[in-house]
Amino acid sequence: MDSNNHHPQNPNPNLTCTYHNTEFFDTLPDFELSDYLMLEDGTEGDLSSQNVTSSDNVTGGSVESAGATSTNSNIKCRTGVKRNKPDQADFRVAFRTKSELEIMDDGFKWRKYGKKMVKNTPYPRNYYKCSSGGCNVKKRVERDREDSSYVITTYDGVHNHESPCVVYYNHTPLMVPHGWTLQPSSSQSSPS
DNA sequence: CGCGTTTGACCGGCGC
DNA sequence: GCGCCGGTCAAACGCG
Repeated sequence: MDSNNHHPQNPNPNLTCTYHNTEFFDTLPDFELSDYLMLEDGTEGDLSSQNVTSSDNVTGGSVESAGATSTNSNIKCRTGVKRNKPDQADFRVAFRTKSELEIMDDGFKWRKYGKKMVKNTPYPRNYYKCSSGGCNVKKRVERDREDSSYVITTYDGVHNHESPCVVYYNHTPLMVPHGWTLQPSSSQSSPS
């Protein structure tokens, strides 16, 4: 990887991301993130306008994601819970990020295990696994076919370990092992 | 030499 | 039942 240059400080004073557990998502019983990310005809085009829970707050907060050296990355966070098979993680979160780079280093170490061309999308989808032993968190990275300047990163599962390099947003660890809740700051950093 | 990436093959789920 | 498609595996390869 070429993007292990982590940012020790808060890379984005305009964005507060606080992660708790999935209780947050229980308030969104009908919100299936995967549905939103499913690039279906006539729906994916509304991605930006349908960013119901967080986009209004998050969008506009330019973020230089850890490792992503893009100087103008506008991140749009889509969060939700996906009920999977019992033996699978029941947690899924996705970010739609405006970036030229597909590599979104979030502080964890990922190993690429697959690449696939998906239907109706001119761009390949890349599959990554957390390379930490015992951690079976996966993520998919693909370009938004509607706007190739956006990268959609989907995380499956929850890390069972601390990040090798915890990224802090407003004094709050970006990655917490037991689930995330997104609390974007709409205007400025407002430490509690 | 070890680790990560690449890539074609394989498998399972789902829709018709 | 069959075919399509998304997801995963694993061997080969490349790089540090």
